[in-house]
Amino acid sequence: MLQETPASPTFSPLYRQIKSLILQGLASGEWRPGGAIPSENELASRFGVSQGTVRKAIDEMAAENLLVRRQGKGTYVASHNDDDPRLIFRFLRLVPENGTLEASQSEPLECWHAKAGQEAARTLGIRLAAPITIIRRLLRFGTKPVVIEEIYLPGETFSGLTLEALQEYQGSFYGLLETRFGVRMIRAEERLRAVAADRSSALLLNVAEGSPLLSVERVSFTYGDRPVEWRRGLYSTADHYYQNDLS
Amino acid sequence: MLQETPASPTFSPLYRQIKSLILQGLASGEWRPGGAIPSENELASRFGVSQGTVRKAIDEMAAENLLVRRQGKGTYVASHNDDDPRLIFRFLRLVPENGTLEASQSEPLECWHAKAGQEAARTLGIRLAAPITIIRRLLRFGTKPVVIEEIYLPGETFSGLTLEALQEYQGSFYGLLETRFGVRMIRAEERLRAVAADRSSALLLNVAEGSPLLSVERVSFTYGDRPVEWRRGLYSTADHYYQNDLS
DNA sequence: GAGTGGTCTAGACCACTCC
DNA sequence: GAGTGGTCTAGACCACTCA
Repeated sequence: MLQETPASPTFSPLYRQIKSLILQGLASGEWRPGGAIPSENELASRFGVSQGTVRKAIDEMAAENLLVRRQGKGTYVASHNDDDPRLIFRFLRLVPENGTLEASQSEPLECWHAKAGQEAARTLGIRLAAPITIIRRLLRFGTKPVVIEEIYLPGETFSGLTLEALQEYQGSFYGLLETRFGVRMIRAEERLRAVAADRSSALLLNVAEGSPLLSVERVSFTYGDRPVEWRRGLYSTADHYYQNDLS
Repeated sequence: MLQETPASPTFSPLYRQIKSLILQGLASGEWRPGGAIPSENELASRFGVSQGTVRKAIDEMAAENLLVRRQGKGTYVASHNDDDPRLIFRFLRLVPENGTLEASQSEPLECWHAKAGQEAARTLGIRLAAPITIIRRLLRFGTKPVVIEEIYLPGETFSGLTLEALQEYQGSFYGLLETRFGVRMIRAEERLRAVAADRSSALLLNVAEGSPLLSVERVSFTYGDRPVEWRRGLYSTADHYYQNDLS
């Protein structure tokens, strides 16, 4: 069942094979975000390996924020609906200059459906003119508008998403995608540039036209490195900054 | 020798105590960047624990990029003079728009000595008016000037640093600080903002005055979370972008 | 062949959670 | 008390490096 020949070109150690089996369970939806996976002992006997081997597989997945261990309780599938304060700012790196740690509020402006252009199709790995859903929204810290962004989603994966659903959902955007569509974002790549504010963005962000804004372009991936979100944002960095830790 | 009482307020597991002992060896300079530390077996018998416990300590430190394991050879202190391609871009996240992966070249412009003002003193954790060294330099990708930055260093830690030394050294700036002063940067915090180019920066970067630039402010830390570098840079993001991975 | 890190196992005991 | 993850040990064998 499990491959056992070392030195073969596709060889990987047992615990990595276990890891990829667990990953399959996550990707297939067998275990849902926020739910528990079987105990280490059960997985060990199910896969016919020792508990230590399962443990090493889970160790790596916990380090990658795919699983969360809770001593005495079990191991859980990580979720954007958890309110672990360390993980909430993982995907929003904007911090107020005067550290009053106000929570950010999302204000969805529009949500419409369209056909993928070249750039969207290439980025999301879908075919040209495939259906996509586009969302425009504004983020505020307190009352100040700070971020304006457009979010592009593949329509087939997220069909039926409406402005009302966005406005009603209590919790983060990624939390909504998880509970409503069973798609969990596990990783993202961002590209940052400095750009000049165009007229409409300047109006929304309450800054002068032409003033410098931080452009943040993001591609997010779900299990199996499948791209499922493309996002372009403009951040006003007069009273906030983008924080990044290099390590 | 090693503390053994669980449930005591300062309790930490054995492998963490081993980890902090190894950390002491790194911080004290007992084992230098690029050099090998003792083998797992030797550390185990030296500290009176099993090899597995040492292994777990080293595992964590390797994950934090403090140590590098080399199968069959030994475990080495990570160094900025290694030319591991994965680690070179760890502290310079700027990527050319058209992925031609040109190496960046540093051109030191000035290096002078001064007294710490309020902000520098607070950031670097030194007293007001303590000696500091300030470096101005320009980074080019190919022939294009892309980054202009000022680097503030505590003078007592890095005394005797000159413009000539900067110009002569083959290798990265952090590599120089390591070999010349034995100080290794292990972590940094960056704050990004969009700003308008002032006259002198615009000239150096060959952009129009007032055009948007990416402002990157960095504080770097050595062992024990001691801040030892403060850096302010302006990045031209017309042909390059700042890449960040969220995970 | 000796020495190093890498994998895998089996078993013991501890700490935490929940019933 | 039963079940879970967390720590620690001891030993076996493998893969890699270097002399």
